[in-house]
Amino acid sequence: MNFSSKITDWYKLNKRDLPWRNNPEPYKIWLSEIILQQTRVAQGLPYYEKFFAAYPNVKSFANAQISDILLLWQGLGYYSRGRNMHFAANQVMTEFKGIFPNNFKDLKKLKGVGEYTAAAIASIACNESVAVVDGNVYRVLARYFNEAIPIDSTEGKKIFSELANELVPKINPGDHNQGMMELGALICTPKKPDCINCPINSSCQSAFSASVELLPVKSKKVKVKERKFNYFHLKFEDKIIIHKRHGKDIWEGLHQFPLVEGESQEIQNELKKLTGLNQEFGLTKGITLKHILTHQRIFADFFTVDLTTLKGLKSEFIVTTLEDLENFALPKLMVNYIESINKN
DNA sequence: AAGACGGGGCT
DNA sequence: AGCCCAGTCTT
Repeated sequence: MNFSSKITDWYKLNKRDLPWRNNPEPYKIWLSEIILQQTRVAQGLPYYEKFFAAYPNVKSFANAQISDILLLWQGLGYYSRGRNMHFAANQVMTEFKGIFPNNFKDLKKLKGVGEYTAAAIASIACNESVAVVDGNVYRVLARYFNEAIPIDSTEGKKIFSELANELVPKINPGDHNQGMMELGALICTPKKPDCINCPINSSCQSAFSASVELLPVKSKKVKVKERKFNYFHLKFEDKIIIHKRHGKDIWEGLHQFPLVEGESQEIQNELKKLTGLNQEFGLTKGITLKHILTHQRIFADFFTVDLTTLKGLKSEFIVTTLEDLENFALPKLMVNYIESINKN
């Protein structure tokens, strides 16, 4: 039996029952694949359910407000995915007359759809014979061929893409691709792979060996930046103040308390300058939260302030209430703070 | 080619 | 603490 048959047969017997796997169509696969980028199935699954219920087709997604999309996306991370999906849905409506693209070449024109996602949609929903190469596939191939070239190098990406495309069959490419990924997720795991139950262990170059956990090889190390945030929980009667983040930084489009970044000695003045409020603030130091991101470690001090007036408040700030915050997309750090004060 | 972009789970 | 996850875009 050839490689692809082993993968596909194993997949049919062992695949997980996931909602986008019955009646695959481009829109559903697109939605699931974007959500699952750099995201485990267990984490992404409830988001897929929420989004598919709210937006059952590309037209409803295109007509949605970006604020509502980000609100649904809250807590999933990499929020540019949600913004790009909104843009892409409108591309489908205008550039493709409302019909979701059904081939690799056109799919790649959509914002947020790269090599991997275009191949996934094309093969799973459109039966096009093109290989997906995600983190799972890198791992399966690196081990199967005992290939130690770094997967995050330009040459490595090329090598693994060529290997993957030599293996993908003309018939049922979607089952083959999903089988490769499912194998990586369930059997050929990063730690302690289950070689004994692997359908391709007889021809795998590193099965059962000490080298298997050393593959695949990555060359780059992530650099972690430390940041200090001073957040101000401003209170006026039952009102609080937030604003929307923008610019090239984390959490673009999400809302937060007024923020002064850095180890400021002049917090009072910084806060006046930031908000336009001109009064003496009675600052009370509240809790400190540490928030870990892939590239950043954020130490956030939260201060509470009782305001005597909102006079002078700059227009970019939104006056709302703690209860009404559920209608704004918030970074997890803000959510963690709200949870912590509600407990006490 | 390198850096930026979240959050969660597992070791 | 470190690594990884159905990656893509920007610089």
